[in-house]
Amino acid sequence: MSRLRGARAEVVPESVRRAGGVPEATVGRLPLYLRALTPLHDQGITNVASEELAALAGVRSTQLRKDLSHLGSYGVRGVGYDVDLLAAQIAQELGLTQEWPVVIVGLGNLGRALASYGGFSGRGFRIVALVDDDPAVVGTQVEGLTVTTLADLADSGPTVAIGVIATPAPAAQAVADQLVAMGIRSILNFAPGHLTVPDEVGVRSVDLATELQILAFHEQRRLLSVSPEDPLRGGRDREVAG
Amino acid sequence: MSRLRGARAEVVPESVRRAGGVPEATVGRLPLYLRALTPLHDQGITNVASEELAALAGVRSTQLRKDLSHLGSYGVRGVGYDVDLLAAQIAQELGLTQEWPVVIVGLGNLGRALASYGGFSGRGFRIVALVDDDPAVVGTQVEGLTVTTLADLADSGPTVAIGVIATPAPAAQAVADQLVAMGIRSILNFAPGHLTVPDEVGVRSVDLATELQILAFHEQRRLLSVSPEDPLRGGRDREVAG
DNA sequence: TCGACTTTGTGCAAGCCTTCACAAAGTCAT
DNA sequence: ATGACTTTGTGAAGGCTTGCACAAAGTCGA
Ligand SMILES: NC(=O)c1ccc[n+]([C@@H]2O[C@H](COP(=O)([O-])OP(=O)(O)OC[C@H]3O[C@@H](n4cnc5c(N)ncnc54)[C@H](O)[C@@H]3O)[C@@H](O)[C@H]2O)c1
Ligand SMILES: NC(=O)c1ccc[n+]([C@@H]2O[C@H](COP(=O)([O-])OP(=O)(O)OC[C@H]3O[C@@H](n4cnc5c(N)ncnc54)[C@H](O)[C@@H]3O)[C@@H](O)[C@H]2O)c1
Repeated sequence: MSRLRGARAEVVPESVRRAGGVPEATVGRLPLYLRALTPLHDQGITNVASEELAALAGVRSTQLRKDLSHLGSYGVRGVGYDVDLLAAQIAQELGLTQEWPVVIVGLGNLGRALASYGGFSGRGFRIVALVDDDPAVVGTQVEGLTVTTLADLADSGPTVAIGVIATPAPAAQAVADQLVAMGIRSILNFAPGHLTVPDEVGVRSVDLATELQILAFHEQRRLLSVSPEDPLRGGRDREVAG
Repeated sequence: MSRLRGARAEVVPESVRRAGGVPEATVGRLPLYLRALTPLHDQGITNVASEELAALAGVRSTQLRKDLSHLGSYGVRGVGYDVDLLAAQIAQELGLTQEWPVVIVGLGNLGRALASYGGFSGRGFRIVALVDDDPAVVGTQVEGLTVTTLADLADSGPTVAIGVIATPAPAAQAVADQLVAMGIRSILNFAPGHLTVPDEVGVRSVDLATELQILAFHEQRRLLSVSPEDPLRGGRDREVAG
């Protein structure tokens, strides 16, 4: 019902430049909706209203509807959305109709946790290779996979679409360069620091310290406006007003 | 599940936006600048221009200058920014002049990796407590700390400012409720799913699957070879951000 | 001291994103 | 079949964020 967006000679000047007509902000929320739909499906619930789904996803219902409107009209007025249909539509939009092969580079504390994490399969991803450069680790078995080197992966390993970097920060850029060189164009980086990659490569970085520091900023703001003298006071002896 | 609640929960409550005159978008980038400044300091570099620092942080120089202008004028025209002074100013803005005590709840694969992660100290945070509810884990020593229960922490543990949730998803909401009940108002959640908390509590969620799915979206777009009239919005080396 | 050069800080404009308000389109009881 | 009710889909408004252009303010060499 709104697929003609690009054809309409209306005012819509540059907004058509969005990938597939879906705003980036919306793309970032589609996974949340999909995540909220799964338990509904598992409970056998077949229909859900935007108000309820929005609450489950942690957004406002108007935003949910606006987001979904970019995918097309899959809701029924007066009723809501078919859970399975909507999940399928979002999955298709996100490209989850296939399983994306993933490689984890760096099998230290974090890399091993990621490797043993069950949240990949069933969500559109499968770990097909594990890489490290420590001779003591290469060749060992982890979660049913034999750890290899990046060179081996490039040379004789399985095709990989997404690379996850879990090496120390100083090695991250070099690893990214090698992943790009072997054709990988999507990278999820857990090492702190900015990765420089060609334009056509997508990078998302998750930095624990960054997240904590953002929390700290708000925590400080909150505390400064209440008890400027003793910031860390107010543990167990204070009831949080609400 | 207590998904019916008076208080709404936002990742960053709308009411907190632009706290202290600093836009939320800027707050999210300050940690990146701080992260980029650290290696400069370690190399003994005392001065840096916005152009250079922006490149290290992965943003545009105009954006960097605009962001810093919200903190005040700490640069010198024609010269640049004093590395140490700027780092100190950002650290102060983020509330990192003190060490924030952190508790990790859930000592499975991820929780243990986090506990053994050295990136906390020196960045403004210190792990002061480890919590699990598995009797086989409670009482054991991990990284020099004795694992306790949430009840023990609330009852006789150290004061904690920030809670990190690394439990399975089904337990996350209950854990969050208990953390909030004991006065914690900043939560970093690694379990997939939305947490409902009172308005005055700050929550940031990191979901591996969400990150991968956003990457998958762009990967698919790339492979579908771009819509006819949409010549790949390339441009700069941007992180696929949301 | 002066002039050329460099780089910061910022008003302004444009673009995105979110929220509002409401017509459209369906269900349901009678 | 009808009217009351529910809920979606969307134009428009408002707010936030980004990027541009340029004045301001400093350094440096002569
Ligand atoms: N541990 C955590 O909880 C945690 C949390 C957030 C971020 N991080 C970040 O994730 C990264 C990994 O953390 P960690 O605690 O697992 O570190 P770690 O030192 O335990 O493991 C790093 C692994 O990477 C391997 N490695 C090093 N250079 C490599 C290279 N060039 N190619 C392939 N493998 C290489 C090492 O052999 C090692 O096995 C770090 O950048 C860290 O800052 C870790
Ligand atoms: N492992 C990963 O790499 C990874 C990556 C991303 C996200 N996650 C998420 O992080 C969470 C933890 O993952 P994991 O692999 O470490 O799981 P895990 O099962 O290995 O560990 C979970 C731990 O939490 C403890 N726990 C359960 N309920 C608890 C409660 N009510 N109070 C205190 N402790 C409790 C369990 O005893 C266990 O030790 C999950 O939600 C997972 O989806 C994990």
